[in-house]
Amino acid sequence: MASEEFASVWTRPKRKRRDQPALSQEQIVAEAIKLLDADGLEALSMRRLGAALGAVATAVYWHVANKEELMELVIDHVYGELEIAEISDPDEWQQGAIDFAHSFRDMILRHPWMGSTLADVGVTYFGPNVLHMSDRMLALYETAGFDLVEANQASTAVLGFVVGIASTEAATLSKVKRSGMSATDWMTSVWPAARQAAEQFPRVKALYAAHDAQDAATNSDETFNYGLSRVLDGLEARLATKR
Amino acid sequence: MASEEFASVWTRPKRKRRDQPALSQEQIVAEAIKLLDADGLEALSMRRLGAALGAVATAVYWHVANKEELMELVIDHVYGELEIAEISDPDEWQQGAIDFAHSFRDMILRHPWMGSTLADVGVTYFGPNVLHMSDRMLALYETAGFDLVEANQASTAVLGFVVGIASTEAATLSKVKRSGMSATDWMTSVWPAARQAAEQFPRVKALYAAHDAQDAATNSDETFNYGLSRVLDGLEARLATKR
DNA sequence: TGCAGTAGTTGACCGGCGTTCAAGTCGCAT
DNA sequence: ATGCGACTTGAACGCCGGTCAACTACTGCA
Repeated sequence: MASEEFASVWTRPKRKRRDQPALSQEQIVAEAIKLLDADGLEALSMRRLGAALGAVATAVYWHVANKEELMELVIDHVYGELEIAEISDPDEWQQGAIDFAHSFRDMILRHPWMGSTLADVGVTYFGPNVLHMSDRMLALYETAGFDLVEANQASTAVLGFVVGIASTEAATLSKVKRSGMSATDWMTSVWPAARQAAEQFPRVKALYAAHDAQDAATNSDETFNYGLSRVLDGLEARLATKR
Repeated sequence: MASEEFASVWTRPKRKRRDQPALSQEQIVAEAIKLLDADGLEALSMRRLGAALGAVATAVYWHVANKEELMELVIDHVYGELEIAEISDPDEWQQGAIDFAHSFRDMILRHPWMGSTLADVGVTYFGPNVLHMSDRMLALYETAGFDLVEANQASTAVLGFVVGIASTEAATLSKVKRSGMSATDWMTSVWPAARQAAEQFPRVKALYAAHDAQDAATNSDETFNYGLSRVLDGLEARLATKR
């Protein structure tokens, strides 16, 4: 009775153990992403991850084979944040592609470490979210009017552009974060070195002169949109030849 | 005389020490690239690098502040392999851009570890070779008919595409190399898993069905050229509006 | 009721990493 | 001859990813 109840209070947390173990793969992945977002790629170690989960590093290895597999899970999880419209009207394909491109870029800028990691993904990760996005992308470009094989080439082209640009942006973002400065402070601190290094290269120099430290940070949106427009224009022109 | 000559033979290697010390920055960078090409990114450690140079890890630190600086030097050195034509005829700009894109892609495929590293470069490395290439690229796009600011956007777009695509290709290349198999053997070994994972994604599945393991490896040239053509088409269209 | 089995966790340990630092070695200029 | 400065070394620090044998707390079966 009393002692029984007392005992049950005592044993309850221990009961929990079996029903819901202290660690789970989902929890681990979520915590890893939290660490990565907070402190960047090199800050994620199995020890820190374990500690952040209130456990010890080796406990993580029960749920995840090794760090590489963990990163694969992490990547797939982050892919789950992407949004891509389902369209049926071919005329909407450009807007769909634009939205997806921005969704992807925003995802990378939210998780700058993804920039460095993404280059390692290649065609060899087969997580469900990755494949789901691939499928939806193919659908979008098929609706636009490409046959399957060309839809693959087209979506690869756009995605390549997005990854290339956004990764570069993310690299800068990461450096700023690591410096501990504000974005503009960092920019102003780097600016003199940049201008001095560019001294012997007339066009780079002129380009720097055209901007100042202030708006150099601001242009990145414009540059991304400019490139994206050109790529989509090129694809649209190609579509025109098929109608 | 005889003894003097003898002595000079003996002392010469010691003399050398001052004239040309055992290690030099150039030598270190060259050896680092050799190691990276041979065994990939994670195989480059300061200890191994030292050993490969017939010295001890810490000796390297006299010539190079730390590993990050070493990588910066390495990247700039590799940039030196790039070729970009100097053109004067605006009509030649597309061929110039195509050649440079291929030069860049080939460079990444020669040094697959560059794919992973490049995302970290961003706008914040100011090595002479990097800046030189930027300058030449700007020149190319200016000759094509873009003003400086738009030339920057245009070249960034193309380079973003190239980096994004080639890094992904390089990632696969690295994995193949690490597996120790031949490219086709590796492909055939991964293929079943790929097809099974794609089972629930009709378009990805159909895409896999359209190719077989064999030519999946071969398409990458085509895919690169397809995307590049679209990007350049988009830029050409943009140029047309300015004439 | 008790006992075997097992999912989950731990701590000790391995070899290797980047980096620091005091201690050397060696040739040159004074 | 000596000391200085350009290099190189070896020992050490704290961290890393990963393995493994033990332990814990629970379940299912006899």
